[in-house]
Amino acid sequence: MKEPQAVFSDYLAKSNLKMTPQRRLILDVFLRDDGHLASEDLYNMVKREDKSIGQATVYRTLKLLSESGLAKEVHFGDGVTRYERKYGSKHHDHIICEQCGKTLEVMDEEIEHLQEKLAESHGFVLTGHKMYLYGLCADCRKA
Amino acid sequence: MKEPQAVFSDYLAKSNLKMTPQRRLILDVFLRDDGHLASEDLYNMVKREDKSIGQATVYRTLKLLSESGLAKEVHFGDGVTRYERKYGSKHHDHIICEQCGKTLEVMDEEIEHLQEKLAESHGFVLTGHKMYLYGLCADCRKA
DNA sequence: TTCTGTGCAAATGATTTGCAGCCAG
DNA sequence: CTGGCTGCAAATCATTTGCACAGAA
Repeated sequence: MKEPQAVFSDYLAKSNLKMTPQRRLILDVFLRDDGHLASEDLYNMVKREDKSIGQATVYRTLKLLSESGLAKEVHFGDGVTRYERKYGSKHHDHIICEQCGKTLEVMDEEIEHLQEKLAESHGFVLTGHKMYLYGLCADCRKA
Repeated sequence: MKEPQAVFSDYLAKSNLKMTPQRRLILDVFLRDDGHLASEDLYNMVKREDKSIGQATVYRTLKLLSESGLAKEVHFGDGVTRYERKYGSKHHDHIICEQCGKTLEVMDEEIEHLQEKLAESHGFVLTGHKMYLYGLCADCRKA
């Protein structure tokens, strides 16, 4: 798999943006951590290695990391946006039309994340899951 | 099932809080709506029937409705907290320990809600679902 | 050189809180 | 009566934005 740094560089180039020491540092520090970091957490960590960095830069860079696919926004319920590392996953679940049997592959990062939290709250460490959604597709509802 | 108004009264009494015309009105207007209301939305709706109501009161009352079990907080990704009606549902899913086979019944309102959103985003109307979480329970991880 | 990036501080937007008077129990 | 409410405005908190200068490409 391509290096995260390369992914980021590519994304920046593709978007006519520039690689800077600040962005490089923020990415490195971000990658070092597992779990979910609030922008401010990351800001504090980064500041240890570069006193001059600005809080706004961390906010701006996290948004870029999200867009580049390297980070994923996570929203708990406090007003704080957190970010976690995102890997090139190909996992998906299914939604099935009860009428015509049509099946779609679907995937929702937030559900995945909440499943983990749910398991956690019951003392489990989640290793996998199956989820099937049943419903009526647009076509069958028209008919 | 007990009337929502009664549920709220009971909750207030139990918590040494008082029923007031404002709270009654906010609850009534809230119950009238399906979907997810931001505090400000509800504030605007309520204000039509009581010009003198304060925004803070709506915030405070929505929190109480949440605590009383009548409303459920919903967090999308914009910085706004929304609320939806909550019903006494008995539906649940399962989490299974891959090691010892122990099974727990679990339930997460937010997952349920997101499943609906996910189905919706694919043009489906959700009629049901099955979800199985697999993991390791606390005991088996210790062993 | 030419934009884009950065730090800073001010601005925003949602939600909370302090306060003085009001009112349900 | 009395302690919980209410509306209002000021205060918070996370995040965004304007700006002048700095530095990648």
